[in-house]
Amino acid sequence: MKRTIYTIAADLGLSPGTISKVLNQTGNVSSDTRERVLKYIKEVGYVPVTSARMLKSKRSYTIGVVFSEELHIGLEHSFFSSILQHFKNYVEKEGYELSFIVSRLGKNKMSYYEWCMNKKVDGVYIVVGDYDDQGIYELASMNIPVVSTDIIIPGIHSIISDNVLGINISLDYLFNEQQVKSVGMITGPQSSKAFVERFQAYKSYFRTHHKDINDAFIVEAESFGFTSGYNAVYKLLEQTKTLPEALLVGSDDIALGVLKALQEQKIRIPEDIQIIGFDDIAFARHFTPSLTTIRQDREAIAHKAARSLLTLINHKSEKVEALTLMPVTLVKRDTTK
Amino acid sequence: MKRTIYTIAADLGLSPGTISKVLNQTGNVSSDTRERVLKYIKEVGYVPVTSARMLKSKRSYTIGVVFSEELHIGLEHSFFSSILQHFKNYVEKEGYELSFIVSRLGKNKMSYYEWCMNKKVDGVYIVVGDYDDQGIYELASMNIPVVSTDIIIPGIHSIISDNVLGINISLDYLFNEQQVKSVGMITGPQSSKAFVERFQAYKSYFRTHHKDINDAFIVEAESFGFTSGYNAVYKLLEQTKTLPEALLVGSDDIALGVLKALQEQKIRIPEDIQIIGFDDIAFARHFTPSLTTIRQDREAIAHKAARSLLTLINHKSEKVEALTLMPVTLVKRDTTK
DNA sequence: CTGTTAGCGCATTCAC
DNA sequence: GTGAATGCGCTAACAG
Repeated sequence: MKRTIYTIAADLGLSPGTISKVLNQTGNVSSDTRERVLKYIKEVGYVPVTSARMLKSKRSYTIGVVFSEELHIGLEHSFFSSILQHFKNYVEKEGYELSFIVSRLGKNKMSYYEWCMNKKVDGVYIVVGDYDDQGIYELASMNIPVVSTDIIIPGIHSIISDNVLGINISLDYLFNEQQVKSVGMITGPQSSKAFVERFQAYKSYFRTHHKDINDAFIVEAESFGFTSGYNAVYKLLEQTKTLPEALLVGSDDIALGVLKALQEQKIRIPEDIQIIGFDDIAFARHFTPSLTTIRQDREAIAHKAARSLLTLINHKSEKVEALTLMPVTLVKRDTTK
Repeated sequence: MKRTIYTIAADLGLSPGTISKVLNQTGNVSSDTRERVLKYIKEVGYVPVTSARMLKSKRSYTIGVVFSEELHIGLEHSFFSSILQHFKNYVEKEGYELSFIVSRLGKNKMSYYEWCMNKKVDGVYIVVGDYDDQGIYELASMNIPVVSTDIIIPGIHSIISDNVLGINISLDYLFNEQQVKSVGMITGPQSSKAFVERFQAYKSYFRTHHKDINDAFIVEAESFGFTSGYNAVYKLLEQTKTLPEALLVGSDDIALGVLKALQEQKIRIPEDIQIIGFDDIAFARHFTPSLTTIRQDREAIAHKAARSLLTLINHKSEKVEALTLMPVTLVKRDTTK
């Protein structure tokens, strides 16, 4: 049977308005009737129709998700999927659903902002964004709660791992504990902010510690994946005859490709060269040799993002710090001594 | 500026009903005014508010997605995420959005069916389902279009890879081309239909070809992941002193764990033992040695599922074949000779 | 504390 | 081929 607040109001001898009130925990209802309504609702399994509620209240209990596909990073990308999954779990507990923001739907195109208006999303979560994507800036300038975990945009609260800390930990470990003399770096494409930060941190560490940077020990991978790491090694080999004693790699995905190429060249890890990655993806542990890496706490990032966004949604006025740096840790495995 | 069909009707000196008609391609409108409306709409970037449309029309242009979390298979699982991504791309082109079906949202619980009613989804796509999940059977029995790509439920159109074919191809290759004498199997947990099918196919191949099955060569992995494959090898080693010449593994995730354990035991691949996996996940190619495996065409599966579901949605009466078997292929790499 | 009422923005009869 | 009226199910403001 089809139920509306009218039918259940009739069944209980109440008025629809009262039912609405207990549903929304607004207005005054005697705890007596509230109990009665709640009990009956549970009994018959009534759930309010979302669209009607949205139409009236301007709220949708839905969070729009930007998961950029420009970069060809789809849901397959385990790092971001994992963050999204944790985020989803968290907000669902608070009664929010997720909806992917798309700019083309069938025939009509619309901006992110238009989409948000039409779906009446309560907030937006940018999981993976593209700096060239104008839609994001437009979003940031409108009065709608937004958080991001990948890119930093003025006006948007971002939660990102402390890249500088990660690089510093790695370098300290290599230079001080391992007494390594030289450390090169294979960075990811500098179109991505995270890779830029990590590379900058690497350079400024050398500067601060009065060490010389050997440009021959530095390679920028052409892309994000395994293959680009693999190729980067051959580029490195062209640049220098003698390898550095250790190598920092911009991401685990790339690092695993690096390992493969190194093994192919019969270069022993960690004896001849030590490797430290970044991210701690699932496979980092499984690869042979298992990868020493900087671990990003995906769950902590996702939950922090969720909490911040919900705060913004519920107290629009309240300022949430514009940038939250999440701590990272060094996970020592077999690619370092 | 806020636009509704009323404002644009006023702007054009028409009535809201007319606007609605051209938007929905229903009723009679002179091609002249239709053009005019369409042009103006594009110009000002108007898009109808979803919730209002849903409320009245009973359609949402939304597809509910069941992505079971009971099995702890989240979005991180690359195989299913990949299928979902392809599915998403396809249906978005046709103007549909995705929405995850959840059974608990904040405080209130609801069945899949209730959720579908409230969101007024046009159809449901079961990416990963659990046979113990009663909600799925309820869905199947209701009059709502459903397709699945993981499990087979009476009344639901399923698109799945031809597991039997995959196993037969593998075994033919091993026995005939490689002239192998014995083939063992490490299967996945038999709670999953796909693993059951693959294991059954293995057994019936032996039966049909009058070969004896050596039970000592068979191990059921305890779970879906890398680690369970790793452990399975040690279980196998306990069961038999002499290994089979080849091993079929229920999935690539498990197979990679198998490789790791084998390498650890200094068992040479493919010299001492050949391995064939199933799925062809991204890492199968990257692992050392790269994994020979049965490739499932994820994109083809997703697109077929999308097409079938859209057909069901648009022609509810039309019967779509209840089960579609998708072809698989053997990808030869370094774990076979 | 509870009931009544007026829209929210659109789709769908009907008349015209 | 076009336009006015009605209602989808709910919320919010107000009246009782």
